[in-house]
Amino acid sequence: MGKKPLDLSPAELDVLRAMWDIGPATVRQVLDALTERGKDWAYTTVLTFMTRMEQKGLVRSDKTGMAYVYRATVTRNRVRKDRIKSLVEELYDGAAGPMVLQLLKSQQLNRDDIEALQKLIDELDDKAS
Amino acid sequence: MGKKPLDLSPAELDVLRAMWDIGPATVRQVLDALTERGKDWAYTTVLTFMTRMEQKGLVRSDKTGMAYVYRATVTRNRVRKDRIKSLVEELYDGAAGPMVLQLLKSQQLNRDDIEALQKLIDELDDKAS
DNA sequence: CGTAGGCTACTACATCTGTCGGAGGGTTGC
DNA sequence: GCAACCCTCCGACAGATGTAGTAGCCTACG
Repeated sequence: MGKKPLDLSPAELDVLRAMWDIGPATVRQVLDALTERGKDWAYTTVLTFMTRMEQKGLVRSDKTGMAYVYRATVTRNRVRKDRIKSLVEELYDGAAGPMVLQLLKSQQLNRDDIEALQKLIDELDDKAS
Repeated sequence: MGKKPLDLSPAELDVLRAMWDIGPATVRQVLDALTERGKDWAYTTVLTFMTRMEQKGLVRSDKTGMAYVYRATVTRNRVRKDRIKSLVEELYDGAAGPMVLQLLKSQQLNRDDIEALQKLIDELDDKAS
């Protein structure tokens, strides 16, 4: 069951982030989305990433019209979990508790966050009883 | 006061982790520590990392005896914050709240963790009032 | 002293990553 | 039908990373 850890370079993550937002898209559409986000890449640069990412299985493509349409095969959530997991393992010796505490201290949460959190805590608390 | 983001490769992080545990050490001592942790590196490999890391300012060295003694110049906590920050920015659009929730859900916390958490929440709650 | 063993310096080299440029093939508007 | 585009393929190239080997210098032991 343990999916292998994702192999995602920083630039590839940028591409994925754009794709998660815009959905299935052609290279040009991804490029445009990236350009809007301040990345100043050449068309072929994005194309290269797409190709490499397809080899890695991070995206899938099918040619339905003029151009290939790419879609991400890994979800944002998958990447989130993956990153959190390595962070906890590598820097907190696998102990999530301390990490949560640090997160809470170093980042500012708004009232809603705190409420949601409180609710979740209560649930956890029940279950742990 | 925004320190620049750390430039730390995975292998360099492994080295740092060992160094945080054993404190100031020679290349050989670091190698030994790493070997114990399952890394099967050659002496010169570690030496290379040390040299590169010194250039990057991640460690500092001084020759006090036979061999150079290296010490980390970045703390574990610094790296933790750094990683958390990019994780929140890159995968949660800067919103720490949702990340905390996911962390809580996906990792299992023990009773003590929950208690500490509850306490912190209460404090935050007060402050936010 | 000479030799074995530890230390650093230098060099090397395959990969991976970030960035394209150009060639070659369809499409299309004039 | 041709110039202007868009698309994909292939190749390239520099810099970062992982991983060492080798050579030369010291030193400590026998």
